[in-house]
Amino acid sequence: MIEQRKAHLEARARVLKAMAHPSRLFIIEELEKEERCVCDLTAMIGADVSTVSKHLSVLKQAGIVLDDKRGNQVFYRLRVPCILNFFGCVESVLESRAREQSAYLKAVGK
Amino acid sequence: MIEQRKAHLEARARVLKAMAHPSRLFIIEELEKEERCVCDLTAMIGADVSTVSKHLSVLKQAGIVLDDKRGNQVFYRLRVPCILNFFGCVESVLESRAREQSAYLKAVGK
DNA sequence: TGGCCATTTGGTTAAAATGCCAAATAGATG
DNA sequence: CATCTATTTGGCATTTTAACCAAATGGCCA
Repeated sequence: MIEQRKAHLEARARVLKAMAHPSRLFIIEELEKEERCVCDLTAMIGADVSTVSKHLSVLKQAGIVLDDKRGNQVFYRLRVPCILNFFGCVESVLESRAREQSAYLKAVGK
Repeated sequence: MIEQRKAHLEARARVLKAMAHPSRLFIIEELEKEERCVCDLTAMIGADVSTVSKHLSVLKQAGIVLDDKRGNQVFYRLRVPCILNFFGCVESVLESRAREQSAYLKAVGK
């Protein structure tokens, strides 16, 4: 594999890896609507604050979100606005599998 | 977090996680062009066959690829054809960071 | 300043991912 | 049938992730 291509694939993989967690996807979806402080997100997710803070740190590290400290709160927002669109294909994968499974169930008469 | 939404986020996360590895992204890109046997992919990636086989198994498990045994070879192809399109946003994230970093370098006179 | 609030960081533990080797499996072929 | 090739599976060592608790940090306000 060519070195430059490898580097590019690694960069992409890092972004995907950062997104590949239910809580982090939740955060991304919420930030699509509006910016949020850590406390809001923590309440919505229902995990320890430190856990949520670390998820946010992963997203920030990957360049997916930006943070903005105001008073004693920190507000997060998406760096790039296209994430919803981004999921078209993930959904296609899920739907494709769902269709196949329901066809199977039908075939075995369930 | 609502139970149904949680399940949906978990399903999405599983797909993303399956994609979030350089070798698996490489496989996806190659399969976009044409189907490939394990031996081809192994040669291109340059890892142990068993390693590549396990990567393929991850992608299959996630519903991203399909396999087809012909003779003593197994050919893999994408289950869903939209992956290239899927990367528009990942690229946006990468470009956004790149722009920011180069602006920084410029600012400090490098 | 002292204390409160929001957030981050460090530490620990458990679980999952990665990669290789070796062995098992399945098909093709002499 | 013996054997070769392609692929998968099992086992193992190492690394990475994830979650919580506890402690540290930073800003606000009495």
